[in-house]
Amino acid sequence: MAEIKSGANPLFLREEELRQGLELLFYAYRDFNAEPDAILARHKFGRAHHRVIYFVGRHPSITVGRLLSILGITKQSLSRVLRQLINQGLITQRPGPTDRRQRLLELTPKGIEMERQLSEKQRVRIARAYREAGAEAVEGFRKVLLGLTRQEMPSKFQPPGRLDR
Amino acid sequence: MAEIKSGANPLFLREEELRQGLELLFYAYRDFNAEPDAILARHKFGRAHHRVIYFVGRHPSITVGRLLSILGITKQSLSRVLRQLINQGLITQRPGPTDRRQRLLELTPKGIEMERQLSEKQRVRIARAYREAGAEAVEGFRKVLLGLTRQEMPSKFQPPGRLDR
DNA sequence: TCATATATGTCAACGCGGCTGACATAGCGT
DNA sequence: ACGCTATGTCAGCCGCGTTGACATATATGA
Repeated sequence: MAEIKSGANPLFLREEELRQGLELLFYAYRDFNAEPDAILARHKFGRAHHRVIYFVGRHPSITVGRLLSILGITKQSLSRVLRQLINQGLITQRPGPTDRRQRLLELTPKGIEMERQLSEKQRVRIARAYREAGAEAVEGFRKVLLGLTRQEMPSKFQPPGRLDR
Repeated sequence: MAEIKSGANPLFLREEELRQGLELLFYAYRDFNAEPDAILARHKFGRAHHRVIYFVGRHPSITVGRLLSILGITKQSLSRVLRQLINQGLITQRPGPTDRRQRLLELTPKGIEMERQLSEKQRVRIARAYREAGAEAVEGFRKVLLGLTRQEMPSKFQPPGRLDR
């Protein structure tokens, strides 16, 4: 009888293992965003703003269309938060040099500062987790996450353009 | 000059590494929920329903209060989705045997079937990622996620917020 | 040059799922 | 009998997704 738990039923163990992964991801993601959320709330922003700030900081001069495809939301949704960020002076737009229909997005100094504050919390958290787990574990972490991420969705291979649905 | 990229500036590399982790987590979490989301949508449910179904399945006879504390949301929020799940016949309640104020939650057969459908997608996905990455990588994955998760911040007061997105 | 396609923006309406606050009820324990 | 607890409910607010329709400037190809 003890075998059922101890190994005679590998399917059961496997199931448990998978569920653990599931829950780990759930809790980690949640805790991981708790600190930035608190900062954002003080500025009357939400996670949507955080993501925009992050990716604009990550890819300076990004176009609106490219940002949309990264975020995977509609232009109407983006428009709302983007407008607020621009009004608050965190992001600026300028016409694309070759294609003047484009609006290239940039963080202002104020935006850069905000980005730093927000991601600092997360960087510290990740850094600690990395340090505690060790280099090898980090490699595994990345491998598994990558495996969870990229794959299939045959129709998902859109050329960078035509981002609206 | 090449040193700047190749290692003379370990802070830069570290920063990159951390950002990668950040983004990996973001994309993995998103893609990881895409398939269940599609199923849920067909039943007019959302992620909140998924989480309730999942945790009731995971902890049969769970009390409402315990579920609330796991989910980290208010009773009013839970109430809405729980009511729907009960009305749709996926979850049943019964009074606690010793404390009759409690409502113990259970998945119905229909609820179990739904749980299976939903988590199957994610289990398959995790299983594939695990298999491709190897046992050692899985160990690292878990270690790092755990490090990201349980870790208190000085003020211990984290505003409960949205779990998704 | 003119027609069409693209990049972006905007208005309006809706849905989900968080939140707070107030109040209700049943049952537990002293 | 009383207060505390477990749970439920009503009402309203907000962030941030969605769809659909339409507007404008610019690019581009026939």
